[in-house]
Amino acid sequence: MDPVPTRRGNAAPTIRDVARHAKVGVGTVSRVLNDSPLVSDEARVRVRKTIDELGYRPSSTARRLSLGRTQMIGVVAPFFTTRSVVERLRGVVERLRDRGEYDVLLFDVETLEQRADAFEAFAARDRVDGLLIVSLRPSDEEVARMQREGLPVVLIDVAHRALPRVVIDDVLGGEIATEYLLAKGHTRIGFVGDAPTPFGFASSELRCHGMRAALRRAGIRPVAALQKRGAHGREEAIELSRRLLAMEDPPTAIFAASDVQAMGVLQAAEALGVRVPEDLAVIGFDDVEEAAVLGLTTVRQPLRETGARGVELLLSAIEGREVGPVEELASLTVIERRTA
Amino acid sequence: MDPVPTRRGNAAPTIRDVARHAKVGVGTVSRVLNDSPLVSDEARVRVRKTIDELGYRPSSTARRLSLGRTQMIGVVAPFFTTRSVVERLRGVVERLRDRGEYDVLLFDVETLEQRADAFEAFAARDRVDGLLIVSLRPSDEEVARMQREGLPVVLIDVAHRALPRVVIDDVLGGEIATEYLLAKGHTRIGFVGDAPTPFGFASSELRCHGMRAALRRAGIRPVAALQKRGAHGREEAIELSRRLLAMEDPPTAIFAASDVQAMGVLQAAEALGVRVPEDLAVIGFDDVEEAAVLGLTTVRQPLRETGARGVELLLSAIEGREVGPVEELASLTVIERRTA
DNA sequence: CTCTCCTCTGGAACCGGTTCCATGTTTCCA
DNA sequence: TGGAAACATGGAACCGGTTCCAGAGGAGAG
Repeated sequence: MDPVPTRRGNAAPTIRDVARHAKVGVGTVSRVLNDSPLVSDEARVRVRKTIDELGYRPSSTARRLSLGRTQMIGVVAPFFTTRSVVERLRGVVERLRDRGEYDVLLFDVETLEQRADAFEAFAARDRVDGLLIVSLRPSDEEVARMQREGLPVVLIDVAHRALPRVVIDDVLGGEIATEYLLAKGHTRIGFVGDAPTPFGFASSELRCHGMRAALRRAGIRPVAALQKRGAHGREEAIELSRRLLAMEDPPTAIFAASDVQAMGVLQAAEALGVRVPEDLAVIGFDDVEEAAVLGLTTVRQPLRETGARGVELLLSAIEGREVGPVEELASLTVIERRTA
Repeated sequence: MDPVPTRRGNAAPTIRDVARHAKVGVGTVSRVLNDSPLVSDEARVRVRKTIDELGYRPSSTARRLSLGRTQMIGVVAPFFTTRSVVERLRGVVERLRDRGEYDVLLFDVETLEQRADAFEAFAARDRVDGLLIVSLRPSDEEVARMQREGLPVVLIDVAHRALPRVVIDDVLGGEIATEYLLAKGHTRIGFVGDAPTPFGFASSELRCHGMRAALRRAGIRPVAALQKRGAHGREEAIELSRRLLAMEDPPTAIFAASDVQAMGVLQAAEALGVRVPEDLAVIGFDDVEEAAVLGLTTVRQPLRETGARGVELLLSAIEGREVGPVEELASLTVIERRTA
């Protein structure tokens, strides 16, 4: 018989197989795997050799169970509803890769039901070491539960007073856009934004609020009829814009709550033969990549950076450094291009 | 003393804690958790109640270790280099959500080094139950290794003879685009595509090959000088287009290997005052969402569907249904808009 | 009344790592 | 030469599930 009993069948080798073949204890193999200095060179070499020979790969699941950490962070977001979310995700992924160590578990949320599922699933204590929530506001109850379970959570593009978050001042953003248009001499300014959704995205409404504030400050009374809201998306924005442009006394400028919607405005203008910027000035929000192609004037928010910053806050929390429910504000600037 | 010893400290309750409190064995608790019929109603109720009282959540890591499955699939892709990848990912995520059960572990690859890391990481037997590789060609060695480790793999938008894959016929795509332009009367047709990269993306070159074939078939000799290649991206495409348009005898039509590059062509044309489509016809490839906004004529490939289909093949492979190294071809059609 | 058969149950063994403890071996100094 | 300190090592116990096996109890058949 073989003095070193071979593994039965062709199951993947385990740390014990390695130990047996290398004639050392499992502890030594584990120490070699983890680069512990407490191993003689001789043993280290023998173990390494055996690992290669057997084609051994440690089981990350077993490691996770033993360590009590998953080395994964969850990202919950409505990925495909908004272009800007993809850009934020990019910041998240890049920063996380720089740090090494953590993998990204993706949870896309497009419906209310999925939303509940996602939070439910992640609340499960040990699936991820931390959670990044983008553009979705968790309920007080959900927050309480995550805190009870000791799950570190950071929000991006959405606020909750009990959680650390990276956001922008949407009201200010609306003001900035409006002031830009006012400075260009416009006084009749339309708005195309999101209708309220059960998700409670609030950005669009806050931006509109900022617009109204800026108008009032300039002595102009906001006109409700000039403010149109619909589902988020280019197609819907086209329709809303058509209605604005078909008015008896149409606006000379439109502030769109997002670049995607601004694209809809541009498309509607083109379809109706309205020249931009001569007959209609258009300003968007976000500065996604296509904005440059289209020459869209827009309010830039640093999407990628907010993703990256969210990761940093989350890793701090995971690694035990205290992170209170701080709010970080990202900066906003108007990028002037050809549409306004 | 308490007849039922309480857990020490405030560690999360385990299945044994539940068993103790409910005065049943761990086996019964496990059976309740997994909806086994082999449990009396009385025991089931008692266990459920205890679970609620203790706020017990099963550890998915422990479950994974015990089951030998991770219930996760890995997706390796160069996410942010190409708009089309995001759209494919969308198909992947949506289909996977329909099926429930599996989570998505994301691996973004933007550099060669990351590429090696990603395959290395995933080759680790137990991290994921299956792997979806998008737009990245694994080497023979990498493929051999994954097969040795028994990891199911499906490719999307890239081919390898040993693996199941969902692709398009890029040569045919090039032919279709070219024939469309030929039918419009163009004979001097330029090309803007990707320079060869160490990743070995081959689509662009194959599409160019299709173009040349179509030209020859129409009795036109392809002109190398009209075929420009550069890094993938809008900016680079602008530069390439500038050079094409600055030629003594510029092309009257340009076929861009992707919509992103077609956008660059449009931008260059606008900058140089070249009218589209009067002076220059432009056709792209992919039909990403922005193509509609820009009115870009393009060759549509069903991006989302290929992602979804890839998931189906992968799940079949994971669940043990034999999936040979089949090749599935997605359909291609020209979407006529305003640029050609 | 006994013998099956079926339902339900408890708990040990297992999945594959990490860690800690007890023990052995060297080294070095008094 | 004795003994402490430092290093190296093997292996049991542990992480928290699942599963299998043996056995208890009850119902039904002969």
